[in-house]
Amino acid sequence: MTSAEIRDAFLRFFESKSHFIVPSAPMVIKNDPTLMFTNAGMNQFKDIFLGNNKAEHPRVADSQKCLRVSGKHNDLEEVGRDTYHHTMFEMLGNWSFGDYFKKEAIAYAWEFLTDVMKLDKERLYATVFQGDEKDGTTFDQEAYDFWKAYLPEERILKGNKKDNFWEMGDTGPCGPCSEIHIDLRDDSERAQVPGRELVNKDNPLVIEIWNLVFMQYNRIASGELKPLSNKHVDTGMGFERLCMAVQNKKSNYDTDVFQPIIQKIAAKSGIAYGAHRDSDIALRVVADHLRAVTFAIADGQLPSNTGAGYVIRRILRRAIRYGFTFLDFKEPFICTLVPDLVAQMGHQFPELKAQQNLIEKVVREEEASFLKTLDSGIAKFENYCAKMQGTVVDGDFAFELFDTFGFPIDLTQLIAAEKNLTVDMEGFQRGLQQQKERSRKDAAVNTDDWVELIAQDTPTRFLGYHQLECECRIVKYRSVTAKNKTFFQIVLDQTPFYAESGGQVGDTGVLDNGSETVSIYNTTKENNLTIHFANKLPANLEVAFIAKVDAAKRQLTANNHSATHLLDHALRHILGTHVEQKGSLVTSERLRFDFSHFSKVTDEEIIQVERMVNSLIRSNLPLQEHVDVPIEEAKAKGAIALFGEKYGNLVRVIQFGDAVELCGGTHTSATGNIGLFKIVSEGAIAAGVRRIEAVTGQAAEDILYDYQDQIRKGKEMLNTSNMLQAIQKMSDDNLQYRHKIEEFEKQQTMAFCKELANEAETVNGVQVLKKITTLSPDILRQAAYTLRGEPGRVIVLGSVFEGKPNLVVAVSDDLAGKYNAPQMVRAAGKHIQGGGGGQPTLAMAGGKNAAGVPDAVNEVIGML
RNA sequence: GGGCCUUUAGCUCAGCUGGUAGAGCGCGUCCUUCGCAUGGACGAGGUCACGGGUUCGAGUCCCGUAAGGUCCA
Repeated sequence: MTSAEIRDAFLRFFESKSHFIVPSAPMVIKNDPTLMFTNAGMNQFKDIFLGNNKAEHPRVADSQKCLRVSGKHNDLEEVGRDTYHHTMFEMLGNWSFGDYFKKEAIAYAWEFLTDVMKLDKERLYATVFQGDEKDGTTFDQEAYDFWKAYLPEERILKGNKKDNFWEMGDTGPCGPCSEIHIDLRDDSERAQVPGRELVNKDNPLVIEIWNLVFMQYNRIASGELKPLSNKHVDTGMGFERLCMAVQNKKSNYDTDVFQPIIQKIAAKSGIAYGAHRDSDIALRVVADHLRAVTFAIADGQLPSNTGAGYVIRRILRRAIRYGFTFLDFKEPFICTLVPDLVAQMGHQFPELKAQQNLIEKVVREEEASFLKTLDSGIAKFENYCAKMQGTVVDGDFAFELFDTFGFPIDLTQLIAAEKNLTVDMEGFQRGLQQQKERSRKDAAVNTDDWVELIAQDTPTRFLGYHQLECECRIVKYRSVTAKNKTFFQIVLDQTPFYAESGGQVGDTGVLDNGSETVSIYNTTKENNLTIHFANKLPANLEVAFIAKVDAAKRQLTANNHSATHLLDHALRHILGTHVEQKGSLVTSERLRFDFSHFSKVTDEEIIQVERMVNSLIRSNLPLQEHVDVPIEEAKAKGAIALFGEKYGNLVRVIQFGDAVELCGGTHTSATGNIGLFKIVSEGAIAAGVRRIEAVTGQAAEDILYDYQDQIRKGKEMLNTSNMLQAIQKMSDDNLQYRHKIEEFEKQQTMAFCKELANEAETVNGVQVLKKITTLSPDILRQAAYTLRGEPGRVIVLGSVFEGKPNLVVAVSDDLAGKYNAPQMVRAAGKHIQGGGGGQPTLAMAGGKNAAGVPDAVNEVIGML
């Protein structure tokens, strides 16, 4: 079976068991502070497990794209070194939400693996949870008994909390799990060591392929387990591993999921897969990371230097580094592999095809910039090596190279080894540890458990599309402490407050219970909960409140959101339909719109866009809001949807004339409310991505008045009607004058030198040139510098320039050993109440007492 | 969000503890050549990111801002 057939068979099997097949959710997660990427199939159902949301279907199955790069599940540095870890992978899963439980879950899994996939029953093992005293959990006898129907007892193993108790985080739903392992070793090896001794022992051929999780507890912040009212099944089967088992390979990387890509890379590098250990690792790393990065960018996550974007950048850079070191790619190459991956997986994941251009461009730019970083890092390292002593590279230096210049530590080690040097890794780790502690300390957030006032298992009802205040009650609240500040998060049964989403900022306003008013300073969404932020809690929590949104601010925000839609529409019209939204920020003050486009938007194009948007505004198009539209119907209407955004089956469509978008935000009733639209900046934020910032209404008018004012004042200052010409002339003149002054000063200096040379006197066998003038310090210095070219000379110059005293002492080279200019100038400096210094042969001083200049000059002469 | 680094000629960068702003490439003119490549000479080109401060004097030291880089969360 090919991998595509295997995936298809899985979905068809569960469809036949009354499961509803859902598409993969985006790999990049929004609205969940605890998670950056989808790291398990269950993520998109988290709200159901948490009880924030009800399940639409009691039985569901899917293939979910996942990314595991950090946290407890994976370490990026391990991927590629072995033959079975991945960053991005597909997770096949089936779910029961309060429907079937352990018995059916085990039966389905067994039937699929043995009947449909025809895997050898003799090679399968199951594990069940043995219980944990500390948690007060017991041996999972139920699961054990169900397994006995299919497997002999010697192939049912007991597992501890680490392997057989699944938790998605420090808190939240969890439960015992039962894993299915398969022994893929040769018969001879199996005869020597029984498979049961190798289960969960990191043997690359005795592996877990399916984890059946039985959610029955909720872990709260105190660590205590509470039973869930609804029991759920959550299963996950690594698609790539299943392919390995079915296709009878020794590694995931040998299946048809990876081999086409690996062969392509091998061909490009000229190094065959299997040739060397290091190059094999590199081939696996590149193949794996290519997938992760491509899917992430398709889902809208561009490489950047913070958060999720930084993770993507790190993955990509790791691939570049392995290619650079072990496959000898010194030029961008990963971008050239994108078309191959798209050809292979594009029909399964259409988002890849749609975003191919952007992905290639972004990856190429990232590669080029990192190769540059490597270059400069290597130069820095060479420089260090040239100066260093001994054979150990200082840990602090290695850390600086890594921390400040992004130079990978293992590359430092590698290059050091080539020079027979070692790196002080302890020192490096120390630096890293310190940095981690600093960051952790800063990011420490202490979140208390929710205090529940009303039991409610549906999401907060949002009324804010059509009303700005409503009566409500507090469902639950909790306190959060970060950076020594405590604030409160409040969940209401219903609310007019719009929670930050889709780029639109959260509403602000107040909660009022008649006797007291609490100000709400932000509203966000977390796992489908609408959370209101307040600095204090009302004294009386269990009464009815009036929730009131700041209406003026909301209106301005709505205007800007609608303007954003018009901008998007205009950009697609004027620049082309390749324009895709890559990010957006809508506040009451301005709007920001990021979109894919491959070159600078010219000034002319900006004006065209502004004109089009303003024309749409003047048309005063009324808001047409369509709710509960089936998504396919909305798309057929031409509504713009975002890649990397998860939509339900029924969507909300916002339409102003021909500008149609899927959108959950709040909008203005007619475009005329927006007023003037003005773009204030355009620029690049990443390869192939541009950012436009704009303002509307009064804010836009203010900008025009400001421009007008500047021009008026400029004309007044220049006393001209043609300001540009006047500025040009002024600038030209300025340059000319500067040159004339320079020329003049040069002449003055020469004349001054000549005069001085004629007035030379001899003191103690030394030719002394002294003079008190009103020349600038620069001319004095220039003259002294010129005059000290003749041997046997000491030059002492004083001046009062612009009211300030100056002193210059210079000594010709042959007298340098005898007289020290800075010493003399400092000694003389006391007469002018100043200090000075310089080089041994030429020193300067300045001061405050102009009357002391003659004394100062005499002081120097007295020292000869 | 927290550290660290960078910002100097069109480009790539140097500038040590404050004391005359530099190199290479590129550009212009001239010489060398039948012509080109090359070589040589001369030259143009700088608000040292921005704003404060310390100092007689700041590219250099201190504080802040901005942009970019980088690591950590």
